[in-house]
Amino acid sequence: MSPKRVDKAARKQEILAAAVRVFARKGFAASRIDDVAEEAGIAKGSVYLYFDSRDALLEAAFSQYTADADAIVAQALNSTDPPLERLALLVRGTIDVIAGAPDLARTLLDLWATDHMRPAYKAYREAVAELIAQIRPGLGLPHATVIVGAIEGVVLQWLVDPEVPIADLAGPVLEVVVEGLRERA
Amino acid sequence: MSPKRVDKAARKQEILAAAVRVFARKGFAASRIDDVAEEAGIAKGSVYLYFDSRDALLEAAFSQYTADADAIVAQALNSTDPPLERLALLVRGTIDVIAGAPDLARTLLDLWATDHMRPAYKAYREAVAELIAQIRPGLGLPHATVIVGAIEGVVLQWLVDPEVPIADLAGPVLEVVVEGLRERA
Amino acid sequence: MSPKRVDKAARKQEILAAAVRVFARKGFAASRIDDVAEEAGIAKGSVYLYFDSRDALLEAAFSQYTADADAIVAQALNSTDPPLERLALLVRGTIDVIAGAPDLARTLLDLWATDHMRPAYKAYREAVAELIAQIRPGLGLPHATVIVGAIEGVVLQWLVDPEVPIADLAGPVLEVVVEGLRERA
Amino acid sequence: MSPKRVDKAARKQEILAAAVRVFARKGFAASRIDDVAEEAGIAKGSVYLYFDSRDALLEAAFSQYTADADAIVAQALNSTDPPLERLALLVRGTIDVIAGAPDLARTLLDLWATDHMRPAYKAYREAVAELIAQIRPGLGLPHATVIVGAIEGVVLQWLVDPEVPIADLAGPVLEVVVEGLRERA
DNA sequence: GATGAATGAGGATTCATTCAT
DNA sequence: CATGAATGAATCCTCATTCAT
Repeated sequence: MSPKRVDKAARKQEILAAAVRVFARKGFAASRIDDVAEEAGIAKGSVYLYFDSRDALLEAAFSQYTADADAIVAQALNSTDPPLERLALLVRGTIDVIAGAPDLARTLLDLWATDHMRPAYKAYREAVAELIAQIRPGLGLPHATVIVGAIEGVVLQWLVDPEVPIADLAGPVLEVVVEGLRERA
Repeated sequence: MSPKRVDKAARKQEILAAAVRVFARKGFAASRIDDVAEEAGIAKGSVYLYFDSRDALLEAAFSQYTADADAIVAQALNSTDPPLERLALLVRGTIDVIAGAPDLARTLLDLWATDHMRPAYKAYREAVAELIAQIRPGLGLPHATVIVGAIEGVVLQWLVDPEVPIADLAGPVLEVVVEGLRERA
Repeated sequence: MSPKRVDKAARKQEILAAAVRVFARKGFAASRIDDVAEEAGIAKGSVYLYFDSRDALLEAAFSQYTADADAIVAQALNSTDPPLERLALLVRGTIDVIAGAPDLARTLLDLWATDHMRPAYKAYREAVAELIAQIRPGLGLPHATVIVGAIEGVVLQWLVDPEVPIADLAGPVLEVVVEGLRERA
Repeated sequence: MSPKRVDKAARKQEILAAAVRVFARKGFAASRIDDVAEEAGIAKGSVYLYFDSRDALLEAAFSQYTADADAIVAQALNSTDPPLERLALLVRGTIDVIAGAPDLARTLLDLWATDHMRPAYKAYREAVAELIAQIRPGLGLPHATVIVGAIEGVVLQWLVDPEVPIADLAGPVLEVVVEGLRERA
């Protein structure tokens, strides 16, 4: 009858955060429910009070990631700043978000192996294509793919090698990309 | 002395190729030794006559991949062409190799989650840094990271979404990158 | 001293009734404490305030069943009616009780798999044997087993297939059995 | 390359027989795959080389049981003997088969709780109804249900209490049933 | 060499029971 | 009394690896 002390949603977040830490450390394939439970400081069975299955945990981690990423794209897309400004916003935003949540970013390695990112990247490319078309006619999806590639490729290298200074790379990405797209004489 | 029906090395290659096809289809985590054996048309136990373990198969797939990739880097690095030429060679070569072996490329998704690519990408970046330093002083590792990122990021998008026209993207990558690095007024 | 809102014993009965409904629906093996609690409209933990364990619930359901059944046998046994009359009473009584409590009857399927019915059936047979010995010398336990079998076998068929019209079968059972035991010329 | 020594089908039968023994001893619900494996003298995992799941094992046991039972019914049904003769055949056949395979019979307790016996008993009743209709007009499904009930009810009692002399009860069943169906003056 | 049956450790999931609130 | 979150033992099933033939 007494109101339960634990906030279900909060506890679910705790477990998810623990799971993300574990996934970041060992990758999803090597992560055991036991590991997640231990990281969260609870019993194995308790994980199942909040998530239906091991896969559901990965799904949730993915959702969290893509929600963040989508927000960045939406923000840049909906801004009224000039195109180059918005491109910069997109690049910096994406890299900042990723660099700011390294554990979550690490799940990207598993996320890429699923179908989850396909629509996200597609939307990402299309948004960028729309942006750069305003910079110079003739720019479109191919160049958008290169830009998205530069961003994600830099992230990829950082995931592969933590010594890559991800936080410092938004600038160089923009330099190359902005110059690369500049109106030719 | 009469050679056995099959050549050991050739049989090993067949199995590895079969494994790569399976890995490409389902990812390494979901690939069973049984699947590989069936794909290779041999019995499960026979796989162990050629590979010590399931992981050894992945290792071998990785080695095959990195050997190809290293050759490209080495070739571009050792060429006597002018720097921009060599950069173009690097970009086109990498993309061509990857696009030409989609199954092998798909193992990249698993390869990235290991430590295997760390030294490869490091060497790659350094080679590119050396190249671009010859194009314009002031260009170095950060910009090299962006260039490698653009290449690998384009590949990544293709792995995530096969509709991305990887084969057509060497051009756009070069356009952006070459312009992006051009001497500023 | 003021009686609590609910009467302990009444609440226990409610839970038991809920349990019997659940057992009837899914069988004991597939019935979860959660199911029983939900059916009873209480929390899972509360079941344990009234029953020591899951098995205790089954025990209680069994006791309820056998109590009813025993009463029938005792009644027929203690009656002063002529033997054939009492036999009819037994047959009709048993079938009526069972047909009147289908959910409880369904627990028979689980009850049979335990040792609980052994003494009950033994007593049942012996009572019937005593009855029929008064009808005709030479009749005894074997024929009693057949009679009990006919009754329980009809019930069994109804449990297996609800379309079997259990309520209409006391008559046919008696016809066969009474004729079957009749004094031969 | 050498032909395997083990006969897959034979091994499957061994495991099934072991499973049936275990089921007979503890009932299906309480039977573990480990128990079956141990009874069969093999490793747990090996059970899965021959049966897809624990349930498949029960299915197989059921099939074996119903196949035997169906054969009896078919035999009695297809015989050209006079009706009473065929009824006797049915009763004796059923009881002999069951008494001859006590372990398998014990699975009846679990079988009844499934839907598997519904069509079998229905067919059984209809076959008997057809038979007895030839004995005396007016006899039909209700009396057939009683007869099948007597047979199965006798078996039930034996399953509940092994001291019930099942093998000796075909006679009494027939006596009661045959007399019970006799033409009335 | 080749086979594929056998093994058994490993890990996901379930659920009866407990107990702090 | 009632609750329902937490527990962790129990058990199914998978599959890499071994090895007798």
